[in-house]
Amino acid sequence: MSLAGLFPIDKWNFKSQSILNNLPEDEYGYLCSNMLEHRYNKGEVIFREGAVASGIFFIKKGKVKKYQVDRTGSEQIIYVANSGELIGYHAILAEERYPDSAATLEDCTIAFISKEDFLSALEKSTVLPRRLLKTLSHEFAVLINSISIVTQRSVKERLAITLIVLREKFKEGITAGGEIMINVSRSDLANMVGTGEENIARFLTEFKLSGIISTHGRKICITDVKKLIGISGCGT
Amino acid sequence: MSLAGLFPIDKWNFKSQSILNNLPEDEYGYLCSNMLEHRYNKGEVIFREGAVASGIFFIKKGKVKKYQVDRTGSEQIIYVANSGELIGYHAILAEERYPDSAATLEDCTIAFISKEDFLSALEKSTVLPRRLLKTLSHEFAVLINSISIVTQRSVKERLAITLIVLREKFKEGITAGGEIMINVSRSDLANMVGTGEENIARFLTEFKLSGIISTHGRKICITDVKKLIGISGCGT
DNA sequence: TTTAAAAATTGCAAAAAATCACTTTTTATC
DNA sequence: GATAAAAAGTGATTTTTTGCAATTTTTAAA
Repeated sequence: MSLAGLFPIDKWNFKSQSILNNLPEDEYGYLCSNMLEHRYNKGEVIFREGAVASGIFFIKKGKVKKYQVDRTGSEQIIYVANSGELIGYHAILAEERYPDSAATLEDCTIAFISKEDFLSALEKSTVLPRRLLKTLSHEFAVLINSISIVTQRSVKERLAITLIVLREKFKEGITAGGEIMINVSRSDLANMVGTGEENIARFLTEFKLSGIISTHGRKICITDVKKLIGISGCGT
Repeated sequence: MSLAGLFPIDKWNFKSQSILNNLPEDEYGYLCSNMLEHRYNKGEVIFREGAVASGIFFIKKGKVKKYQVDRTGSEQIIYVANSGELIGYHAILAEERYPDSAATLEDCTIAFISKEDFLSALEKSTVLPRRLLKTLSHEFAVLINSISIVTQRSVKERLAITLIVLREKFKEGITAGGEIMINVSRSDLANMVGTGEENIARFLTEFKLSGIISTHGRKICITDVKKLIGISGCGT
């Protein structure tokens, strides 16, 4: 079941932004030779909001949540980055500290590129600046969309949207016809939607009774995407 | 009364981003010679969300709101751009349609630069790409902050934050010691905070009774910034 | 200055969301 | 498989926010 034509895909960062993909051979090689690969366990923090930015991270395997922590200690998850994506570069380019924190949602393999190597690659490259400008501008549009959603839509609608987006993130690597399982904790889900765990549980129960989703332990499977799009209020 | 040290200024686009300021002489000249200046009355739409992006706009005089319109027709104002700022370039760089609409908040003078001229300047320039990357990355951090605020803070806190930010936007051109008057309609204010006009009126009355603001017709003057920072919950 | 239209304010009722306390289910470990 | 700990789910209550209707104030035009 494809979302094309049913849901405004462009407004969401569904697909990994391929900043490093198909770079000229030598530029890609230069970056690769300066990468420091590291394995992270589920739940490990990659960098923290407010820390001096030491470099950027390339997610080779796994999913990463980007979030901010508020006064009360609760998280607001802004984005879920998938394998193939680059994170942490905003801080380097803005010459500021990391604006958000990043932590793994599952076991990950992540490569580190130091600030110096990244900036040096940027300077040498013929395509990297233009590609970063494009990606950043697209991310800007996605964030604007998120702000509108969060102010103008109910918790139920936001949960529906979040599930639709997450389904795409968890699609990767599934064989055709296989069930897509969304595997995030209720707490993370609540922090993506911007509400409490209790509300999430309540609405998930409602969705389950309406035959829109099924749960298998903690995992969620969307069985009726069209109905969920209807609830989301984003249908096109 | 300065906010430095009292309020996390870095997280908000307080100052006009000076993308075009202090460009190398020839590059600035090239852009200027290709600018088409136009006067807009208060309330005029500059471009609409979803329109094919024809170029970028340089605000020479006045303030501009950037917003999205939802299903019900209500606006969500994402950002208030001040004179000196450039708008509309995200769409060009992302190679997409305008992600939001722009309309003037007061009488404005705005110069248009066509897509072709902007991209051509970008290609020729030595500093423009790097400067745009910096600005975009900073804007990204600001938007992330906005999302956290909007999900984790009450309407009252958000109104307080909005007033503090607007005060800085309206500071420009005020002689030292002069009163800073925030001059936006209750409707626009509601659309910035993400609530209804009625709530705005209610909390403004409360602020007035607490001696935090005074109103002069439609205009708002903040008389006790420190108290307002306290209410905002953003105090540092 | 007068006056009509638009904008802002206020009170009240309804709806949505958050919070707390408690139960049940799931997960991870032995 | 048993078991303890963690996570998820449920119900009741309170708080926040919304939405409507009516009134007052402000603005802009004659």
